[in-house]
Amino acid sequence: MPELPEVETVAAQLRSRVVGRTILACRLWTPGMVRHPSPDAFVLRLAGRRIEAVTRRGKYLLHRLSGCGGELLVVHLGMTGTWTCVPAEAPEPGHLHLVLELDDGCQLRYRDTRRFGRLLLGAEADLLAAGVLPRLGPEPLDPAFTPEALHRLLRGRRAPLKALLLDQRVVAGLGNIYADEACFRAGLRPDRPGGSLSRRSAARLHDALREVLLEAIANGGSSVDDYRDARGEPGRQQERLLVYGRAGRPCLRCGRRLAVIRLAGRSTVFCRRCQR
DNA sequence: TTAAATTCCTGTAAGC
DNA sequence: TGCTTACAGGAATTTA
Repeated sequence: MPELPEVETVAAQLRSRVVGRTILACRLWTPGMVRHPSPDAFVLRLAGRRIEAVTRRGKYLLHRLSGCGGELLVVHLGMTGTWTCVPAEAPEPGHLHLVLELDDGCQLRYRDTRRFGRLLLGAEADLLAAGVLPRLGPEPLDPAFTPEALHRLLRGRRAPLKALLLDQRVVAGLGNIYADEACFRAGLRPDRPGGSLSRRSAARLHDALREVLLEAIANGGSSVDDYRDARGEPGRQQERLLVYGRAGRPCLRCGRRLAVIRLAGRSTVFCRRCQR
């Protein structure tokens, strides 16, 4: 599923392919995917706009559009969403919800089997005010995200560490894969209270988070479900995951069977020996 | 205020 | 073989 590294990969690829392109037409098959504004307004307002920039915030893809004071087309991929740029003549896959026709003969296509994704259009302030774009926590790769900052975010919290890492208001961009991977690399049990981390442990977690995210970006993200990048290609980081998806198999560090528990409604894999 | 549970959705895999 | 059921999970919503 797309988390920060996967969304970063898509944003970087789209930047070189769609910035400067104008949207000629817009076809929307599934109105329910559009959370703001109304589906009709969404379709009408996209046609004729030029894409000025493509960026990422947390797991959100942001496309800054010409006119109307820098409105954003916002795409969240949910679990199974893909946002690809392909030639218009490429065969159309199933579960296609939105197609934007560009002025160079290519199409931006939103496909999503489980429909957990969402599409938004509007000025950032309006999306925040409407409550359709949440107020996100810090970017874990931002220089301002220091070990001390992470320690402050966790201090006093009694929820399990993993639950806090998954909370986008605490830190933006983490999902089930990289939360588990970071806890393992930091040697920290995901079910211990977030507030129980010492300054030193928080620093280990901070370094593990940055390390695993940067490594995943370098490898084009993880394709464990049906994640594909903007070209339709899978990532390579899934081959390097140490705990996610490996429940019951031996720990790659000590050989003990990896445990699986449920935290914050998600299956959580960790090593009872290596993580304390 | 915080934490936990519930809901949405459909392909896949396990079980009978 | 074919059917039913459980499961996967991001985030909004509801409940405690």
